[in-house]
Amino acid sequence: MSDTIEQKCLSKGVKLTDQRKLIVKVISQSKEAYGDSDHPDVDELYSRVSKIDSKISIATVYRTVKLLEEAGILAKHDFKGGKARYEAMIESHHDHLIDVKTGEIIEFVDEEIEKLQIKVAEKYGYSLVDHKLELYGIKKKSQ
Amino acid sequence: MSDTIEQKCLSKGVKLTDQRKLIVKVISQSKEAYGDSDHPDVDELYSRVSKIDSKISIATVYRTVKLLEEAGILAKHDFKGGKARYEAMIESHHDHLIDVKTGEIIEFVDEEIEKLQIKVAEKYGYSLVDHKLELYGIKKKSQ
DNA sequence: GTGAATGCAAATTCTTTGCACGAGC
DNA sequence: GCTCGTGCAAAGAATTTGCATTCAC
Repeated sequence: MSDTIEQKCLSKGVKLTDQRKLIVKVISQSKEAYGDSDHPDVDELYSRVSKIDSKISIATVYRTVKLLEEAGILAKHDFKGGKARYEAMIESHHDHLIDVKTGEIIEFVDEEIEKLQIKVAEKYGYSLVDHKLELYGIKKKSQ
Repeated sequence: MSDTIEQKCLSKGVKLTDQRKLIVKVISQSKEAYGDSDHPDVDELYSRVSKIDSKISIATVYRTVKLLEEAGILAKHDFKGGKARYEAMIESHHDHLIDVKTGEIIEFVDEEIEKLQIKVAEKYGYSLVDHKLELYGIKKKSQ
């Protein structure tokens, strides 16, 4: 039911070169290999793909993530910290809860918030095409 | 009831030099002069203050907005587009609805969403310390 | 072959910093 | 005189780009 990134590229006419395949592979494995909290930046992606193909250039990584983002295949996040971070777009949209102390990222979905967002946009005469919700929190002592 | 930025600086021990006063003044007038949609980036602030004092340095603008942000006096936003943008912190928190075509920014508050955010954080064992909600929309044809 | 993708390094853009000078107490 | 802020220019970090080469069809 859920297309792989490779399949999405094909269906959107994004040509898959060897380098792109590798980058796509690394991104696809991101959560499995590093957990849901994994939202690598370009440097991190570059270092992961470099381990497999050391000849790949960081310019290619930049170009590829940009391409994939524009094709709607990757989501780009500008969390606090300056560098853009990426993750595969998946059907089920989710938002992020970020631990301000550890940097850990928890993904969540809240249907009610989603609905309210649409309502707010409509209230101002807009159709919602995208949104970004980030919660920053501190872990409570377990009680 | 609502302190001016200058007052906040005094109460937080931020020394106000002539340059800082000028920057603060320009930020304070931002919404009045340019509308609620005004969220200037450093370049824009620099160009506004330069018109009044052409000797001011952009480094000072960068240093000042950083200082004020750390003092909790300014809010820094990383909207899409790469450059950080600023606005005065006001008591009443608000979020942003951004017109993806025109770049216009509408500020809104939705108490229900605010409450749900806290609930979500709590659900995962966190206290919410900050959040960011941006809606991106397209204006509907008036009906 | 031709057009697109890559690698490399240089260029850009945004932001920070080192340092000498200047302002205020 | 000391401390802190400022201006300037240089340094940094993140990202993009020009160009010659390479790759895929």
